[in-house]
Amino acid sequence: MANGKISMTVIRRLPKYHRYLKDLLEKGINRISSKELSEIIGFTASQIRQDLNNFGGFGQQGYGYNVEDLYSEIGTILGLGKPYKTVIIGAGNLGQALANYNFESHGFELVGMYDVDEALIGKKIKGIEIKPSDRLVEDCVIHQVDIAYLCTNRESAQNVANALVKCGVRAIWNFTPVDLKVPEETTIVEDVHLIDSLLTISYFLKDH
Amino acid sequence: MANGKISMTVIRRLPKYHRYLKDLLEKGINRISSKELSEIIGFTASQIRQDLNNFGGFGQQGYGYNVEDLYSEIGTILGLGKPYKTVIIGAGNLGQALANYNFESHGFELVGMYDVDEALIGKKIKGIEIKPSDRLVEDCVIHQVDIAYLCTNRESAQNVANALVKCGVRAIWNFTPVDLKVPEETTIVEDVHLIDSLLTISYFLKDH
DNA sequence: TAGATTGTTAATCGATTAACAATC
DNA sequence: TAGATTGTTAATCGATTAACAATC
Repeated sequence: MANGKISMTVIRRLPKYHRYLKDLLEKGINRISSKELSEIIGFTASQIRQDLNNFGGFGQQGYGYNVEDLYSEIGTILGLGKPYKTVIIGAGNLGQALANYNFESHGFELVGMYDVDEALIGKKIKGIEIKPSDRLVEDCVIHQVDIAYLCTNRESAQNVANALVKCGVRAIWNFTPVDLKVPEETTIVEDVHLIDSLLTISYFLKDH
Repeated sequence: MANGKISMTVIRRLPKYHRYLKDLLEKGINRISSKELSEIIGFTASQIRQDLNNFGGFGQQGYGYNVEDLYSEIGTILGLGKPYKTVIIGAGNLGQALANYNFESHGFELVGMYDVDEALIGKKIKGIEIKPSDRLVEDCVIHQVDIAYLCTNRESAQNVANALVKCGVRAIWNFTPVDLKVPEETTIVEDVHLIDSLLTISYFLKDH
């Protein structure tokens, strides 16, 4: 698996390969050519072969790819199987929704939920008790948290991010509408800017 | 505003321009050059000028751009100000979270929420009563719904999408992990594939 | 007017597609 | 073996960056 500098466009396609290969596996299909995969996933066969060859020669001439092997390889490339510890900051509807997603099945273990709202503190979601936000830093250090799901309001976002950086959390999944400033050597930010996504819809709808 | 075939990469940057210009406006800054904007938004000055010139000459040589005008122009390009009618399908935590977002302020009016869960039906969120899913099609036709926020489970996603297409809903904001098949002439799909986003984080974390 | 900064063309860079020799 | 399909190189396409004349 020759790493190096894989381009972001390739990396963002990997989860889609992973999803489709899982579907194929569940359907009992154990062999697929880049051409066949192309027809169901919507990338060109050429692109599929190029993408996969960034990581190694997973196929076999004249045969194609073994679905189970490829699924497993891409899982490894994506770092699945590794256990990650996660926390949710901001335990409103969105935070609770994320807690209820089945991310554990992919190796993302939820170890804490935090909020400033007294009305939420003490409530249990999936066995995790919502704690006051001033417990966040301490807990992140103790549990060695890897990923924080940031679901606070706009105003708190950057301050919480600063605290997360300080206590060694390596990634922030950012659901706030703020572009966080963090040191890129230590911390990854993955944005889910819902409003940007919705405005893109608006753009395409506007002239009928 | 010379439309035509603006590339997707440009379109996806527009909401970010819109956000930053709003910030500038609120800070009372009423003039900005592409170079200054470049420093705060993180695109190159050249790219900013190229992007904006897809839609018209909004600047002035020797001066730069008027923040208020540019903000307003980009809002128009994004189709803001126009009223859109929206529904939420799947009124669990995520659906409720979306209902509580302040999308109305951007012109997205919520007119209905639907679920199959008897325990949720009748509950009111922001004045909207959750109704049984079999009322969806009828309501979409009556209200002429523009956008559906799809928050069902994986299994129902494609069936609901088919129904939405049939009753004239023009866009689906897709929060399910399914790649929906819809006729591209009539219906836009905007995906928010949370698991893909999380796996991207995992990719970058995997080798420390 | 002189200085600043756009709008726009040209150059570069990167990503996708096409082609085909290698080989299972 | 003959047929199929990969891995990989070359060609194309599109997006970003650089440069600069136009002009406020």
